[in-house]
Amino acid sequence: MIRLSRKADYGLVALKALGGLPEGDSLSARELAERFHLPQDLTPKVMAKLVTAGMVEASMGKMGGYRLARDPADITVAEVVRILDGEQHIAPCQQGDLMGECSRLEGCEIKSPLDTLNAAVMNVLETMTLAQL
Amino acid sequence: MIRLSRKADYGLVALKALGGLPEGDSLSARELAERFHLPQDLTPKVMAKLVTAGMVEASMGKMGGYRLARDPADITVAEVVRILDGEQHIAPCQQGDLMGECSRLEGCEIKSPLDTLNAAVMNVLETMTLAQL
DNA sequence: TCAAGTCCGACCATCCAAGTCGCAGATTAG
DNA sequence: CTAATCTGCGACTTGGATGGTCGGACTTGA
Repeated sequence: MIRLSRKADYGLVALKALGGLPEGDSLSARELAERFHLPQDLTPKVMAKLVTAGMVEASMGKMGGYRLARDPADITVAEVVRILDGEQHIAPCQQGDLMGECSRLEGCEIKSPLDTLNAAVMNVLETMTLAQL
Repeated sequence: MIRLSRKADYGLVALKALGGLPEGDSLSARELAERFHLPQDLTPKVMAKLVTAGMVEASMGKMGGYRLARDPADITVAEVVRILDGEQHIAPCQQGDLMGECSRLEGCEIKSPLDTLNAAVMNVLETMTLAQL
């Protein structure tokens, strides 16, 4: 099943905060953690992933901090989840290159319904943007 | 965020299998595990939870096994998730009895959007029944 | 220049779910 | 009655996620 971890929560909270900032302003990891009760030492790590993904820009030095690099209306929840929780392998059967063999196993026939469920959940996450939160 | 564990997967697969059974038939934990590649020793535990929840009936002894106790069209995915993954505390702020104080914290104001997201996901799970899988 | 404040990366500790093992209780086949 | 087979229940091990610590690099302001 799709795995939605806590890091996704932190990331969404932080992104939402950055999205509500005036143009040019930025927030440091410490400020984000204090204001929104995120784990002090985990916040920089979450932000770092968002930076390397190109969703957030970071400026170093005193007066440094993070600011959103893209339009909040263009950022989907699914994208954030993918960045922070890793790629969601919806069909674990397809590990390796033996897809043909896999499809004949009895187990996979009953697992396809789970894919339907996953698709439905992912559809919600794909549809919802940061601006809509 | 909502936590969807692997046990929910196993439970749904097993329930789906039981739902497709002729009236009066049953499947043992070993059979379920072998046919659908579920962990051998974990399957009885998952089923036990479903039994105590009244969703599945178990008969002991030789020739024993599990059979569905309710109509598949009346079992929602959300209910299965609640049974196997525990109650989803959508608002972790409400721990303790100081709800009034909590609502004044700055962090909770930004967390309410996450509730919207949770509600959207839960809505999908509430809507989808076992029969629809 | 210097000091303060920030991001960045690697490493270690802790916690919890996943999975395993073993034994007791219950029921049926022979 | 006996043996086989199943569920039921607890304790144990393990692996991944979570959270914390430390040192290094960079930028700003005095």
